[in-house]
Amino acid sequence: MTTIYDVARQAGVSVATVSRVLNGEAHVAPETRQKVLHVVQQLGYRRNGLARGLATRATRLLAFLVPDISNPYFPEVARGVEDAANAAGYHVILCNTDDRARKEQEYLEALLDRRIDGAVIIPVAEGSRVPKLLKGTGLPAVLLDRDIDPELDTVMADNVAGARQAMRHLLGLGHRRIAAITGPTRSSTARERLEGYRQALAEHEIPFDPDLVVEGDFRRPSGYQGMLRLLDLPQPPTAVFAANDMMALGALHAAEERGVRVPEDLAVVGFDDIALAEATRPKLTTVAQPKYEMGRLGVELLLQRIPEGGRRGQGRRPQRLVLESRLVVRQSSLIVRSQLAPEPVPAANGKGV
Amino acid sequence: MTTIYDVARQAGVSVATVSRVLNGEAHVAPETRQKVLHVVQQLGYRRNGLARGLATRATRLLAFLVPDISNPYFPEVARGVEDAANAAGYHVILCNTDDRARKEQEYLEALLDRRIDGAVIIPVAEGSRVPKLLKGTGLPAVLLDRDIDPELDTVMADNVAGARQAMRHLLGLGHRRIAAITGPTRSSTARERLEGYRQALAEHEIPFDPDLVVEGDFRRPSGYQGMLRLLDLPQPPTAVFAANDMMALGALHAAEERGVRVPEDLAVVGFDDIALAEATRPKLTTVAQPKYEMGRLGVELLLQRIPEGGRRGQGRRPQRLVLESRLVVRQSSLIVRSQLAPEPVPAANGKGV
DNA sequence: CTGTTAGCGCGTTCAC
DNA sequence: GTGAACGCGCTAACAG
Repeated sequence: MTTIYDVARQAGVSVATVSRVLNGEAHVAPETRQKVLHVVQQLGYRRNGLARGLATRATRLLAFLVPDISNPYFPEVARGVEDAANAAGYHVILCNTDDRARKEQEYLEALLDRRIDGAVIIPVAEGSRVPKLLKGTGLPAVLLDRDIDPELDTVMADNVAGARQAMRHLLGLGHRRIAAITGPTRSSTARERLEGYRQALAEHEIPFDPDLVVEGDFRRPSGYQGMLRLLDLPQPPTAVFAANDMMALGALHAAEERGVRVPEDLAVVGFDDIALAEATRPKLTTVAQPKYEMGRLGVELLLQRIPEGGRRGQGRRPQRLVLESRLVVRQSSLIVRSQLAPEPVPAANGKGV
Repeated sequence: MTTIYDVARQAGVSVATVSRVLNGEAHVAPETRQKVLHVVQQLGYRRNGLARGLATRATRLLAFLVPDISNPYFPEVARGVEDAANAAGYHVILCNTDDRARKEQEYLEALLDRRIDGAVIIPVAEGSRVPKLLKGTGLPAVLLDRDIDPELDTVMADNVAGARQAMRHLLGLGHRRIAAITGPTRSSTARERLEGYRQALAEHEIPFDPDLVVEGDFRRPSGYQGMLRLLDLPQPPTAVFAANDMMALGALHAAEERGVRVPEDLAVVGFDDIALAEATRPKLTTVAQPKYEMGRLGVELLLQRIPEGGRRGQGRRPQRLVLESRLVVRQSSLIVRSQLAPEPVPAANGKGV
């Protein structure tokens, strides 16, 4: 492999000059510049990023830690991350943690060795050691989607408001017995969505009924099982709010199996708006999250913490971005003729409590 | 940041010894090892991957170039790539090319600067410069999914056999007027799937009818438009084979809109078996591709080309892996009672021509 | 079994 | 405007 020395010799200048030309610095005679560029071209020279990084103490490498890229919710976030990074001249390393704290930690340590410039992390749902591991290290990092540490920059969706919107929609349709299939209680996301559910009920002065709430694990089978349980109730719900789309799909499946018509006998609303939500029949009403934006903003925030030229915003206080989610009404909660429909399109915007 | 020198001094040994301990080499006195490890621990020392890479000429970094990670077909491939890489102690950089040769080239050049150890590439559909760019560079690379250069290692699905299976299934159901919605003709994938379509027709001595073939672009709207055209034919087809699931979804949509019942009036078969295929109603019959395996095997092949210890398989001839795809029969092509059904489950295995 | 030392390839003062 | 020389942190002979 040809080095900067080869170029310097061939061009009859010093390595310092070649370096200057390559980095587009001023104060280089135009002819010298041309000559160097010519030699670079003809030798097919490519500078060594490792050596560069070693000298500059910057790798222009970011990492994206995600539970599982093949989970339909994450690819769009990843795309947002990669686009923003690419636009700023960074590459991103993809890491699947499988929601296991152990794997998350191993990745983080290996990435530290690699001297990445920063990390965008969707922490594992339970027992993430990210905050502790980051402490001491100067590694800039931004958390996405899950609220686990007030000390760290975090970008998330407004889960409470989103759930409230979904519920207001169902309540507006005349439903009164509305069930919830929640995520695991240790998950901040799950808790927030359940909180939105409760708030909306409270607004309408409907008592919270524990029998109408079943806990799932964000995966499809748990939605299916949960829905079966709800349908077995002496007085089954007329609507169900699932804490994510996968569970809503499971609920749809359970209803289909039991001959319960959706939306006529049962309205179903999900959360996330993954691509699947539009492919089901009936199409799924759901709360759309700004997934791409979440990834993009995560990187924006991260870049602000990376020194580069003039360490601005270094010791800045931790930022917390809460992105608005919006309800997408589809067939699974369509207004049924036999019901009064005072609020076809949800007017409330869900701003403020 | 503490360096290997700090550790050496603190432990009262030389840097060489520390290096040996860190790299798990033999020939180090147990006590010395313990002492070094202890100091490493107490100083919180992490070795610098950049310096390491510079000295060893290896980064343990791979790249995965993919058209668009948010396209439902690719995340599973990515997962296969990342898992295999991780298991071997490599990290992988994610690059979205958007199917643009320009972006693909820019990434590849930047990655070359970074001295990655290898690349797994799904080349852009049209005019990829990957083969030319790789030439001269010693960069080990494996192509996935698209057959664009016989000189390079390639892993792909058996598109011809897959399409043939799908067609045999439809033919076995008694269909004779079977349409095809193909991908762009410049795409090797599209051409191969069309070839399978023709072969199956030939097997049954059914003449190829150009009117029954419309060209799409692998995206949903083109499947929708294509299906509308086919339904407008004086004598519409009774079945349609779409070259991928997204277009099959479009076809389903068109049928629904026209009041054509699936599968009663029209059988629909797709290709890929993305997650969406199971969420539609009716569920989509499709040819499943071993996506995860494709990614995993791509890395396996790649690692064989990376020197490491003892440059085995260096000058080896280019490998070509063709993975079997299998038909997944779902509702969109269910056997209709009113038809004779001589072959409920496709017995033919599609092996050999 | 352990230490010395010369690279690895580039950025960056500091003189000229 | 340009060059000489040192430092970045680590590995890999080569001695001992």
